[in-house]
Amino acid sequence: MELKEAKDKFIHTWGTLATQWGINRTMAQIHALLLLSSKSMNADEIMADLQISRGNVNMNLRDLMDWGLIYKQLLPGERKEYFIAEKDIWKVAKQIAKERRRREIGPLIEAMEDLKEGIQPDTAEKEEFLKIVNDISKVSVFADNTMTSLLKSDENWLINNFIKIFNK
Amino acid sequence: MELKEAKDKFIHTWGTLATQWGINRTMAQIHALLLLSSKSMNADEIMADLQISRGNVNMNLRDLMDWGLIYKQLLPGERKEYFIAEKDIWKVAKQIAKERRRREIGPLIEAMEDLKEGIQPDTAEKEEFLKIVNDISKVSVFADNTMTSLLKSDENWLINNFIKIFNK
DNA sequence: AAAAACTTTCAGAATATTTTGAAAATTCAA
DNA sequence: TTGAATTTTCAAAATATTCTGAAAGTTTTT
Repeated sequence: MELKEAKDKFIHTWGTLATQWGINRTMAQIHALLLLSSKSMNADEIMADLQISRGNVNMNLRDLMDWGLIYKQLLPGERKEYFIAEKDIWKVAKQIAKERRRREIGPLIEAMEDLKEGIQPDTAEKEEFLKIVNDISKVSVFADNTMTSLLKSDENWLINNFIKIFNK
Repeated sequence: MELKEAKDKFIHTWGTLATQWGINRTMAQIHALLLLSSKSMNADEIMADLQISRGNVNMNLRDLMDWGLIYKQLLPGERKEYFIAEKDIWKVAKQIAKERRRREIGPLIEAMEDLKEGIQPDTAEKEEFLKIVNDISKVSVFADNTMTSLLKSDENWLINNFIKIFNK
């Protein structure tokens, strides 16, 4: 079956790419599976579909909720918990970008601030060191602000498309 | 010694953060060491400084050169190869962003194109699938273009700072 | 051409991350 | 309550990644 094949390829590809960008394979595969599923799924269905253990499913569903990529759905008359993915890909991308900003840029800014505080620029050597720390600090604050701007409102999509066009 | 301590903390922190964003610890530590070093260093010096093997040093120096973060320097009268880091942090950030765009977004765009080609929208199910693939395609092309715009010229730094200010 | 100085490679070892699955905890219906 | 259904936890096992170090490869000097 052609569609089934394409869906499997999608799930597999999503999982492989995810490892490239620091997200674990199974989490990405569960996400892909839910993205493609028109109805919400429970843990047993996901286990059967991806052939993975209950513990693994549970843990990664939790992480996906932390990332804001899936939602828990309680179906009336059902004991089991069901999960459904955010289908608006623009929202998905925003969530991922937001989370990565938090994880990747935040700690960097903090670490540089800590280093700045510990050192006084009383020798040339120390000044040199502080120059680098300060530069990294500036660039990471800039990156953080840029991300925030891009994410703050969907209007920025438009603004940036303009910038893109003007730079062509 | 206070500065030595701060430098060690910098190297250690850089290494830890790097794992968070998909780069290996040793590569980041070598990069940090070279960033802080006013003169270029050879493999033996790096081995001694970070207490790691020759093979490890060699491999990661190679990767750092691939990333465009360090340069090889041949000193007159010296047999050994010396390495020096790019000190302009804005350039460093651009290089990292460029490389990550290439590694993270490129393959995603390709994968979605492949999936699109394999499926005809002749059933509702297939249309639904193609909708998702197309949306991901669009968002990733957008992300790619945005990155490219940001990197293309340093003027974009200014433009984005304006955007940032206007959004405050 | 041989030897010395240095760099690269890569199989196996060490380390780190992910996964399993069964036990413990929780929730809910009766 | 009790107990069946379901979810969560976590130590041990499986897997994946990184690192080592010695052997092989290169380049330069003599």
